[in-house]
Amino acid sequence: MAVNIYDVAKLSGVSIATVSRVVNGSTKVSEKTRRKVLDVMEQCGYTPNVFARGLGLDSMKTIGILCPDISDAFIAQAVAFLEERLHQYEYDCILGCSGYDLEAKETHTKMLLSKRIDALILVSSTYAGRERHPEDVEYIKEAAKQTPVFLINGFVEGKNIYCSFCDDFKATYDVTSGFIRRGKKKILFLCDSYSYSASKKMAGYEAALRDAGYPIRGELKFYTKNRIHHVRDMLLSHKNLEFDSVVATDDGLAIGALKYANVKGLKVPDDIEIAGYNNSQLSVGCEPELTSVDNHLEKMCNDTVDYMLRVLQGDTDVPPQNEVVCEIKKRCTTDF
Amino acid sequence: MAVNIYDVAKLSGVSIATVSRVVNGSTKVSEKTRRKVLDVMEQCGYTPNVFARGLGLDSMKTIGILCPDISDAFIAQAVAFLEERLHQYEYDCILGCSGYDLEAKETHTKMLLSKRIDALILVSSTYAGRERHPEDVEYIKEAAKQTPVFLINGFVEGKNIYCSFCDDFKATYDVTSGFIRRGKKKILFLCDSYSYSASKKMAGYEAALRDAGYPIRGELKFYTKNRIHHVRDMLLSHKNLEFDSVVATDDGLAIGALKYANVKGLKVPDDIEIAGYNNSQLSVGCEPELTSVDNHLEKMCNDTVDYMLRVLQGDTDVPPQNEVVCEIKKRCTTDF
DNA sequence: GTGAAAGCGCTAACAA
DNA sequence: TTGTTAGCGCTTTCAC
Repeated sequence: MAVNIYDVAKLSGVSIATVSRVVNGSTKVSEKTRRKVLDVMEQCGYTPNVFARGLGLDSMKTIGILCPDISDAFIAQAVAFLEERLHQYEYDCILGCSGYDLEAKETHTKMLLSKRIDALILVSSTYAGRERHPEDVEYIKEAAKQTPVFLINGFVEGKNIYCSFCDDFKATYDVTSGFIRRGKKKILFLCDSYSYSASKKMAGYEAALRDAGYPIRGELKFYTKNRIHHVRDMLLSHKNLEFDSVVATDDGLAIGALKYANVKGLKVPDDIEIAGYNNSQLSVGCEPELTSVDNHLEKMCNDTVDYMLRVLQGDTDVPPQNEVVCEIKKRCTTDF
Repeated sequence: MAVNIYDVAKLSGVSIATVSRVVNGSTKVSEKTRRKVLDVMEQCGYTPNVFARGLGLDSMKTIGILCPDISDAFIAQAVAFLEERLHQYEYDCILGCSGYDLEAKETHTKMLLSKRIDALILVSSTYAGRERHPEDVEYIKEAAKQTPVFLINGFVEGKNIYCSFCDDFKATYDVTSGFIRRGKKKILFLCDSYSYSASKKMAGYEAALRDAGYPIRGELKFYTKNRIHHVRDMLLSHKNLEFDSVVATDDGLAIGALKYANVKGLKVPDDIEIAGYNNSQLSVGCEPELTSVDNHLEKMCNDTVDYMLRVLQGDTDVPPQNEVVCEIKKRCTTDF
């Protein structure tokens, strides 16, 4: 069996209290004793038992990260940023992938909480639930009673809940307004969920139309699965559908529209202009490369970790909301 | 503070041992007592303290997953498969992202081990180290003394180490042979690492050339960073380089070559044929869509979890190596 | 500056 | 079927 604190104490000729002090960097240890203990620890490769320590401190320096699907490029990128930062501060990450259904979100959250995580980070606006459906986020408020909860790219109001999100409304408003300015008349809106962020994007799209005196036409708003070929085929199947530009809430959807344009023989951006979202490799892997909204995910993630550290240190002045600005990466437009 | 086993025992009018039995589903409890205890637990929202349990059992049902970079599509997909399966068996995942440098791999591994994980899963062939550099994998063998180690898409020989990988040699051999059969003369090889799997891919490429009586030309083998524009620019910068087909070890590299072809005005696949690897969304998002090797990642992951469960149950007959066959997804070739 | 000892909440061996 | 009790390895208070 592994060597424990008693072994080290015995070999060093001190008590376990002193060993504990050395391990935890207490100043109340003479330099000589500290050296001796450190030596012994080195010698026998002592590693403190995290379970025992957890029992005493009620913490294992572990953060729960819950996401719907880690194979999603945007989410994976977020988790990468989070893990890097958390690791710097010696926190470990327990990762859960819940999918998009409420029940699974709830059970995953429970499972993470049962591990006595120090904080819970929810990645993706899907956790913000649907508008006017408070029951969608009940489990989050419940979780927040036990541990601070941090939401990335979403907003839930509540005690001990902290949210970082980006200005999706403005980004989509700007993209849509750009289309209008360039003379586009029939602007398609493509989205793949009814999440908090999708709502903001749609609101931005509609506001731009409204401000330009355009009608908001329901048949130009599509909800569809985020799979390239699926989007293409869905668009092709609507024979009478006409549009001269596309505002997509994800690059995958935009690529689907691009595929549609290819099949129809439409030139991008002259015949049809397409904008994506999330600024992923996909928007750069196609031809022509697509304009895409960069929502500064890294900043959202870093801010979140910073806030988390402050909350865990007892700081009571941490802002419950944090908005990051988006940036439109222009790659393909008729504008000059 | 939270309610503990003593509270439940008191409220139920039984001993903590009985409560423990109920919690752990022991059969040696009368139906009446069990009901009573369950009721009380429900009533006061009792959750066993995992740290205390961990201390006693020396396990928290937690699996360490280490990967170089979760924002890599292939790796993220692997982690998604792993997490799903592990969650089914009520294991939690601690995720670490180590990057590609040896030292960081070592410290990350140590950190995971210090959490007393039940098993360690290494995702990516980068952990298999370089050929003829046993020091690259010393820390893995060391880790395997403490906990079973599972490697995905790589191979390391050693006690308590179990590896799943795919037949990269054959896949690349077949892709290359296809090019040769279709009359390609100058086949470029593009890779982004010196990993175990990259070696196998290069070996397959070279074997195909050799078997066809072609020379193996060093100037046709490129090691480059896996960024689309970087690959394109790198290829463009080699003014005198000539090639009529590309074998890439990742879709990102293949897309880079595709961008190069676009700039040069070369038609794909007629003027130049390009094959990618990993069958990602990238290979489908471009135009034309690229042929790509599907290495059946899901099977590798599922097999790994199955083996892990068996090892943890004390099964001594678990195969130390597991090879999965690859499949070439033909999307773009002059072949008929 | 150091040590003794009381928990932390649970599991499991042993008694009853 | 149920209860008693001795750990599991560490942190921390209180003496010295």
